[in-house]
Amino acid sequence: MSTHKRITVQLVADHAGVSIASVSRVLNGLAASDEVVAKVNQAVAELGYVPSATARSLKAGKTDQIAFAVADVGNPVYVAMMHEVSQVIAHSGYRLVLSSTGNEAEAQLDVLDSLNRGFADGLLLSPLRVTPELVERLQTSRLPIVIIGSLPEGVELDNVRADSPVGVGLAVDHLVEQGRKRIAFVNGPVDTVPGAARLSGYVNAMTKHGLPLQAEMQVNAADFTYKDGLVAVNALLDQATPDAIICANDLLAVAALKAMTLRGLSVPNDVALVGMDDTDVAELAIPSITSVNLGSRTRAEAAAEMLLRRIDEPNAPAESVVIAPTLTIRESSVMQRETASVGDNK
Amino acid sequence: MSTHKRITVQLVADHAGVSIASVSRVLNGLAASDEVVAKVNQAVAELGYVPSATARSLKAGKTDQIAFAVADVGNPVYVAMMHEVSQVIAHSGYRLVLSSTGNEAEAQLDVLDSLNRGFADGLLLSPLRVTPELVERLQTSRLPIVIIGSLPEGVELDNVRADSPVGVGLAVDHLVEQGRKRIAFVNGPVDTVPGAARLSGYVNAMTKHGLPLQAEMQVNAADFTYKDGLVAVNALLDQATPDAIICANDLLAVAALKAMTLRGLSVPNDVALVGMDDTDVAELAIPSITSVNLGSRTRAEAAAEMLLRRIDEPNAPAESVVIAPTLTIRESSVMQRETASVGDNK
DNA sequence: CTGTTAGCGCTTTCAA
DNA sequence: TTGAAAGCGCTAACAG
Repeated sequence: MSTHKRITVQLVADHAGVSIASVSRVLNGLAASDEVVAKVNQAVAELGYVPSATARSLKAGKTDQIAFAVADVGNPVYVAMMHEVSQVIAHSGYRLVLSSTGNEAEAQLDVLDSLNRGFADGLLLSPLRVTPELVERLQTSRLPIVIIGSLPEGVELDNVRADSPVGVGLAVDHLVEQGRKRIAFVNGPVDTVPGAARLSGYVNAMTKHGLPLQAEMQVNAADFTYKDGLVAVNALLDQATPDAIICANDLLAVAALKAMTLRGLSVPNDVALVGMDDTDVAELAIPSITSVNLGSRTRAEAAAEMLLRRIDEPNAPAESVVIAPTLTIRESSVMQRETASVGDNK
Repeated sequence: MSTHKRITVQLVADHAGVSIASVSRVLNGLAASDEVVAKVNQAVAELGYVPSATARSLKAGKTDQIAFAVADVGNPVYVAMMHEVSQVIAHSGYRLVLSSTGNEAEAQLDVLDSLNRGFADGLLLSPLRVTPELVERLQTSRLPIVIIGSLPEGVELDNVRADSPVGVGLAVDHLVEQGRKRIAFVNGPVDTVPGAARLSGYVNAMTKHGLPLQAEMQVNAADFTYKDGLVAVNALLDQATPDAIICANDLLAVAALKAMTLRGLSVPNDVALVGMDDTDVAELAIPSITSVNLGSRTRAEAAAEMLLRRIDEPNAPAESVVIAPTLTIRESSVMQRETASVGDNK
């Protein structure tokens, strides 16, 4: 009917009339006489034997699992990364385990602890907030780890990161080129790694173009989410009249689009809009949103491969890879030629 | 520097000058003299000891992991479910392991195999295609399993499902009420469980209202994704002129919105649009999309709790819960009163 | 209160 | 080729 007793090699051996060693050999495709192979296979089938992964792991000292810890499974950029990672991982014979850490620094530590207990053979971590404690724990961890994202100067840990300041610069350059001058910036929390980096990119780029940095042209959403984005953008529009808005990620950009549309502001005619991460949502928004491509997919893939390498070679020196950003120009930032409407692409 | 030798209870015991049993007791908060507790704790700290989860699992016969297998991590409905599940699971002391099965039937079996080897103590599965083989394997599985979604008649497995035919009916009723008559249906693959159910709902509802069922008013996307949705919707619009479109999920609805906008069709004025699943993307689209709420969040939560119960009581009879759908009405299906544009909500 | 010991289920020498 | 036996690191009787 339902749950039976657990079936072990011992049971199979008894049933087949051979030793457990023979069962193990057959199971692992090692040398054995045809007769034994047949007997064991039959016993396995009859009993419905399934080897225990736990026992095997204990013996082997490895779990064949790789963990991917992200702050927010709801963020499309992580979803995209997940896809890439799972490709790479699957082809390597590991299973991928996803852990959602939330944006609490503490939760990240818990995940790390948990993994250090041996649930996985390696960890891909994309931390939102890098506290000194986290760095400390990361460095003393016995587990191979690759960080997706930036790390403080001098920290020796494998990592692959995007150059988001340059990315923001790309966005500013493009907007300036489009004749925009009053470029506002909607950021996420500035005490996060990406928040801080993107802010500095904005400041640098504005300065480079000789544009003024005004406090009322900058707002920070409480989190990198659509909901918090709405609040932030509305605050911005209440206090300023930008002719362009750069958002620190695509979710915030979609929120900006929504907020502006509700206010009767036209994008891109009244306000040009640029997001970051270049995820699906930028493509499917109406109008589609120009977005800074920070190479998330490339980064995820590179990180997964790096981790695999690290697992094979635990003592190699730490690597660090930087992926160059590009800009994907879409409708939201380029003034339309005509008031036309009907697209007629055969 | 880097990877050291694994530290075990034995090492800690030696270092502390006590027996391994005492170490184990201290670690698990069992009775021990203050002196021993102190010595052990110090040794643990000094050596940086971390207990091995694998060994503990082998001994305990459980892993404290629960697996959630979904077809496509990129689908917002699964993301929403994930959130709910992870809440419930986290509070119960289990870790959540996400497995992406892809839409291949075979991959689902692999996941099942893998899990049966003991990687998890329970499984939440939301299968897209329910093959006889899958049902067979599900039933003979030694692992507690709860299915999110419908199952063939007579299959005795815990499951919590939505009544999507009724859900589609809600959408049709609403559109008819709005004066729409030429209601088209954009489905996903009909050989999937949701695809089949939603189609039958459409057929029933149209018949009930005495509306004709026309072949050119029905298309099936190759998959429940945005990209495949674009293709399907364009095919539909090339061959028919509906005044309303129901899409089998929100991703398809967003694609429909995009395709129509590109053709200069106004939503909802020219064509009313209704999606299904009531996910975030329905809310953030412009215009926001009316969507059938199939209670995904509720289902996920109920399923997680059911699984927890099942793990505690493996031999209780199979349960089956049905969540009633509701309709979340938004802009995409209700004709605007005025041609107005500027929203002026204080 | 503490230590000794027997496994959990598996792989893998080591002999036969 | 095959079998006996020794653990992987941990917990839980069972004595002391």
